[in-house]
Amino acid sequence: MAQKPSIPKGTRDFSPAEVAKRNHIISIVKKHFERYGFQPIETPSFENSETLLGKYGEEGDRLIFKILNSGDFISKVDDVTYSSKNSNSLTPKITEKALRYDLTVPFARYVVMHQNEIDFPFKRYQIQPVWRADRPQKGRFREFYQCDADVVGANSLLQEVELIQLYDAVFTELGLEGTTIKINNRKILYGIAEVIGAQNRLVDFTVALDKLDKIGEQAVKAEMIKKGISESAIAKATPLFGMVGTNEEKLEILKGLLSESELGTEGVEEVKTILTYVEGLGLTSASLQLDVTLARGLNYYTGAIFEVAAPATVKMGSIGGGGRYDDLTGIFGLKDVSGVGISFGLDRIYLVLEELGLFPESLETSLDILCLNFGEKEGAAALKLVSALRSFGLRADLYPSAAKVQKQFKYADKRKVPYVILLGEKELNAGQFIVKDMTTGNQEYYTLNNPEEFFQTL
RNA sequence: GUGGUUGUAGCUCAGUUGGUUAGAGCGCCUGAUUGUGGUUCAGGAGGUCGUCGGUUCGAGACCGAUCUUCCACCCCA
Repeated sequence: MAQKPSIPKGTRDFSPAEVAKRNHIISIVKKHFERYGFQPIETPSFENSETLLGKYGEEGDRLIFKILNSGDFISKVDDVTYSSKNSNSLTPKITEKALRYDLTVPFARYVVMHQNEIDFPFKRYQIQPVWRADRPQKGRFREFYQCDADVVGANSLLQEVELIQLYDAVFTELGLEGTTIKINNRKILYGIAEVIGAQNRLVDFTVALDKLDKIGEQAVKAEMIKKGISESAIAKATPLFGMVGTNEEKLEILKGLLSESELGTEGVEEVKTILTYVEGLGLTSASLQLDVTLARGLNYYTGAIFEVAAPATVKMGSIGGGGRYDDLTGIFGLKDVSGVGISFGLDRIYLVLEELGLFPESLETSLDILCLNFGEKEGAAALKLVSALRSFGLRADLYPSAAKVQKQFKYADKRKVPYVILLGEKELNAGQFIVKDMTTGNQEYYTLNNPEEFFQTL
């Protein structure tokens, strides 16, 4: 090797052990998605630029990976644009495709394109990588997996209730105790902005409010002033900052505060309904918490907003999020289709489970039985034995060459194989094979004609 | 995108004010042990010190650029 190879910033290789752990999470997520009636779809890793651009705000556009056109693309650019050296005007002329930034927008595109084939309400799930040209940090990558479940064509708040249950079911089976599902409603945020007279600064207001638990009341107020929100408006919003207590108590405060806002009152009612349902059904490992400061950046949410926080002992950003969007397909020309969905952050959940030691030990075993190789004749017999074991559903393998027994044992040890089979000349002549239990060191004889006898002992 | 931080063997890290041949632990390979792993003992391999350039008689160390890591913003899974 002339020079050491490398991979791009924010990307990762996954070893067999890491893939096993990732698959463990994926299989549980998938199982519960299907249990709740979701069907899988997949979409291309790249879309036409116009499908993605403008859907995530200005910041989002900057983070979208653009794909250079094929062929002699630069000669097709007019001289004025070319010599302007302006990226913003040049980029659209030399890139027509872009890597997907999330799974929700491609899904909306999918729904619109296939609206005549889809049976509504449509519940789909999707587990695929997405790409963002972000600066990497812990738990932040430029290529990462999202696991999304969305329902479109169903307005009922029961969907929100089910999605909360789904979160709880997945985290429970992963063994992750103490997650907090935070819930809020865009209508409440709008109502607050309306009541305090800052509806034209809704986004700035919510983005600042979202930082409350991170930077504190004073800093949030300072940011609001900087964004042009009046002091009198902020003063009216002050009750929000110190809002503590149970979900019911918070709802009462909000109800009073938003009594003059029709939309705000609607939002309060929606949250109340969802909370009541969930309370009736109960959650196993997660707790549901109303959090008025929860804003989430994505602008397309119109109703409920969710975010899942890892257990407080782990320092990690949100491990999931979602919400209701009433008009996502509208941007692609299909009006009046309401959607609601949630997303699991696979890579972050992985880091949390790793930190808490919650991956099952059984994932370390990638092979149940290794049969040692003692030579040509013995190997042939061993191959037959291995085939029989495989037919029982065991993960069995024959060491490929008649290397030193010591070396073969060492290999078995490294691979954490629980059983090793010895089938040498002696055993072959006696029609037997030896099974060594690698944890206890015990060895047992079995007959070659009846490998099932060994299988029954497992 | 802004500001900072990091990079020495496969891994975790030492390396003094710039000065001979860059070290340790773990791991790896070989042997003790030609049919028994995890323990032990002996020996061995492996580094153009992230990369490129500069300062200097001399650079792992100083300077610049670049890539990478992590962190705080921005934003977000």
